[in-house]
Amino acid sequence: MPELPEVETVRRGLERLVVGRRIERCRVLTAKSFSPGDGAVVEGAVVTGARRRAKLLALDLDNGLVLLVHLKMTGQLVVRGRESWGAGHPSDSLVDALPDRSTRVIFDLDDGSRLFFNDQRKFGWMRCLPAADAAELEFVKRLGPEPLDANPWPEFRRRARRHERAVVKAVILDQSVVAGIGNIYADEALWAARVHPSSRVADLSDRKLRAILDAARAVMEESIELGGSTDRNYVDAEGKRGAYLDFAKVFRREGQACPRCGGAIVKTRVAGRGTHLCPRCQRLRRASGPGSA
DNA sequence: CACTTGACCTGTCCGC
DNA sequence: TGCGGACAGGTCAAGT
Repeated sequence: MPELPEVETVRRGLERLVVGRRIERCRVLTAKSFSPGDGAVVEGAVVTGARRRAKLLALDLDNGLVLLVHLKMTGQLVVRGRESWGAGHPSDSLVDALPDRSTRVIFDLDDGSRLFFNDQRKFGWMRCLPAADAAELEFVKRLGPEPLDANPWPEFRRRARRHERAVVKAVILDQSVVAGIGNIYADEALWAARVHPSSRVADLSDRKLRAILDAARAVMEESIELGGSTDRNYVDAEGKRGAYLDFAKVFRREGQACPRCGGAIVKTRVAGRGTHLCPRCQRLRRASGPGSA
């Protein structure tokens, strides 16, 4: 669901629709979705920037605070203009009238629009804290390199090589190894690099590791151009779905033909996650012991 | 310490 | 039709 391309798409929408706006009112409907418990800390503040690090969004405020947002699995940030919250929602929006039963926080902005934080499963969170403290959060400090930055390879290699015995899919999903990859793009990148998700890092050459990183960059760049992936819940800041899954090669395509070799795509379980691959072009090779299918 | 599994939640889908 | 259970996936906590 929201992985790097989806979060980046939301960020761009917020930059356009929310940056420059003053927050007049902030209502917290679900206490665990927002800390501190009272939305008053952001009232009166102007949003000065919308940034992203990994899957984490940051809205900079002019009162010295920053509002961090993690959408986790089902979080949405949707902006509605004065004319379209309530019943008359835009026809191209996947989201009906707001607020709805999964709305957790509502921000009233000074142009009459509203920003809704929706989150069906309540895994996501908003956290308001001094800007200087945000960079010191343990989760933030441990994050690996941004895959779309200029040269993430040396740092990615160094960090991935700390986990020689782990399966490669678990390693590229580890945000402290490389930031922003989730289940969809992990499967797509491993397919593009022709690497079996259950391969041990120790059995992969640097060349293969680099192919995985390059593939992850390529699929995520393509996805951003298409507005991200919508499986069920993800929408951008205007409530619209993303088109990337229409172009995905393996994700949610079990039983279909591999576009590269024609073999059947299978769904299995790797590192505790649903995993899609083509067993014919992503063969599992072990440096020691007999190979197996 | 490296690595894997379970918990957090809610809605949906599948089989009986 | 109703109901139990598996499943979805990001991250942290607890387990091996």
